[in-house]
Amino acid sequence: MADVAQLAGVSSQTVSRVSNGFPGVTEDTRAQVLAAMRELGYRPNSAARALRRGEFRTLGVITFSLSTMGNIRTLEAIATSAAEHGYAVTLLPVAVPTQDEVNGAFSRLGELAVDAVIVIMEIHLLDAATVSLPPGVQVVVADSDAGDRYTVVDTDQAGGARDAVRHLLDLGHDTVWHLAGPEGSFAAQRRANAWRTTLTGAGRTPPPLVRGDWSAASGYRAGLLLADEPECTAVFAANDQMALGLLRALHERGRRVPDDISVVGFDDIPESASFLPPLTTIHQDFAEVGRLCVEGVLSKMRQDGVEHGTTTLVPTRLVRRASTAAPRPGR
Amino acid sequence: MADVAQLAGVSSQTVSRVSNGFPGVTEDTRAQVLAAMRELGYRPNSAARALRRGEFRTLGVITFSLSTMGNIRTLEAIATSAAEHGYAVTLLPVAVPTQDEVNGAFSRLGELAVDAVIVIMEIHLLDAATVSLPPGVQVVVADSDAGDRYTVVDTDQAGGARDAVRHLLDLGHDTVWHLAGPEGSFAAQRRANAWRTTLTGAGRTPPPLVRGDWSAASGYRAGLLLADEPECTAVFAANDQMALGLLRALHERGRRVPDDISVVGFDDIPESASFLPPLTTIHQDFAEVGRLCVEGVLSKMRQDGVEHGTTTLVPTRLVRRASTAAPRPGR
DNA sequence: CTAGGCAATGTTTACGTAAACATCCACTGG
DNA sequence: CCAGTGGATGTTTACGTAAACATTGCCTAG
Repeated sequence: MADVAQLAGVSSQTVSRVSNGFPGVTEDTRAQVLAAMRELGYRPNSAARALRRGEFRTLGVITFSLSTMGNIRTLEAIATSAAEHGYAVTLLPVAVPTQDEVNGAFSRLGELAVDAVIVIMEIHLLDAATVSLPPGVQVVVADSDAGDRYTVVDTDQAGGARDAVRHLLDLGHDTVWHLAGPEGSFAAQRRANAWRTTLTGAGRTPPPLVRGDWSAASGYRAGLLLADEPECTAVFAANDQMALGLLRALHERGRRVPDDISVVGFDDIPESASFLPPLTTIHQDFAEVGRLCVEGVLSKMRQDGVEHGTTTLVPTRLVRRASTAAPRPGR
Repeated sequence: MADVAQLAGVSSQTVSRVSNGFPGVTEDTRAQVLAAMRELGYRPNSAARALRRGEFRTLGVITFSLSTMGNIRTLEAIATSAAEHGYAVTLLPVAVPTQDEVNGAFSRLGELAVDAVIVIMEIHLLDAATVSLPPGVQVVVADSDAGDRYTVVDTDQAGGARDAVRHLLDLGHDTVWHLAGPEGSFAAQRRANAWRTTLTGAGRTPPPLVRGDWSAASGYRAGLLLADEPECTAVFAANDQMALGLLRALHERGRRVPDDISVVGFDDIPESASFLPPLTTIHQDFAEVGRLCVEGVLSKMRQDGVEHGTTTLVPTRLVRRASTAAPRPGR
């Protein structure tokens, strides 16, 4: 910076003003400084800048692996949205979702150059962890059910599940079976709860719940069971991958979709439009979730307010494809 | 830090030594300092540290959206591997893969707190861009064909494609059709080239090449064409998504897989084991690619050497599933 | 014509850390 | 008993930036 100042014949402070786009610099001076910057290939040193300003213009994102498409899309939206606000995004992968690992990530975070944190993770892993965060670092949680301890942004899981079940009931099915996600997952839990209450709310009896682990393989195993249930004409799978495995099992067992059984998924992954048959599913707006995470955390930073427990739900949308139809009147 | 020093009754330099695990501090003193740190909730300021040390312990990753599973898995491996080396990872999303956008990302990078850069991107977008990088910032490129200008780590695309084609020939197919990725992609290009040379090398005539855009929808369209080719008994799709669309089209047209037509994919995405039928495909080791990217860039930083053009290929593995079989003798 | 005001620019300083150098002290060997 | 040695700790300084304050000089109103 001193070199630039000397070359341009001004003080370093003027260089700083130009570099930060501050007013109070003549057009001529500004041009001269810019020319000197270019000539010397000057780049502001972000470490010094951060030290002086007391902020890094960086958000940390903690996520338990990038295994699910939803987390990835959310992450991408976070990165894009952060960039629009002039913030960079630093990734903190957590290899295994154990309390120890999460604690480790948080303590690494403490030494990291980060102004705020977005956590994409089930909340129960978080509870004991936040204590080790430096004071003043705000946290927003996605993909979780945080109650009043954190600010949360998430897809409206319950609303989506309700729409899925209603869609099948509207088509004329007596009841809807549910292929749920793993017990430990709040998303799975909320989808299952909404499935149950929607059914009972409509005066139907919920069939026994079938459980998978989000993977297509588990959906396949579940499908082999469901294929043998003669009463089953409609299934709501808690995600598209399990729906994929389900479709394969039903096909192998000679149960036609949607003629014999209708299937609805959740997520609307890009591939689901090409399943056999194309999958009716609940579309999640991950981009919006990511955007709201960033805006939420930035606004928390600005206000410095400590309002806890705001929860923002992002609505879903039912995408109708060929995997659902009215039950055959014959049966 | 000064507070900690005072509380522990030592100088700030001793605190620094403890904080960095340097030798030359008595066990007693160290314990006292650590106690003071805990009591005051001291965290080293990473901005000041970076300023003083001249390094950020951070790697930048530039990638054109996280749209493909491969990029995502590579990114994840990079983040994990970087963490093991004590480095953080900062994400630089590029919204649209235009020269302007890439240039923008690189110039933002210039002001970013980053010691080195890993680029997950087709190389041709890179050519004009690197000039704006600060000197001394090393670059490693993944998912690309960079010749001698950059250090490259990538999957052995050609080897994988060769294995796919040979597998089909070994099963007894006369020739193999190819559903290629978009023209702009080097990965697609290399897979297509290897397909062609493997066929001609085995004395077969390559059928006309069919082109998709990586998406399942494009695979579906291509499948509708291929279903009408009576000569076609084996298809090598350049990725699993297109193979998925292909399977749907063939199924709709009544061509059975693998009885009438064998299909091989590329990538081995998690879902491919649950396709109808489960897909034979080429498994890519993205984790290894990511790991090698990190190691490569770190070793380049250490040596400060300017050896250009090292290319490391990560081998693939053929995963045999139900979508391939010998051609029916009848026909 | 001059005081006052304001815009443009310069000077000083502090941010938190760690390298380089300085100091202190206990112990060893002659 | 003393010089020498080396380990433990303290002191000084610089990293690059930007806020706060200081200075300059020009313009305008009275």
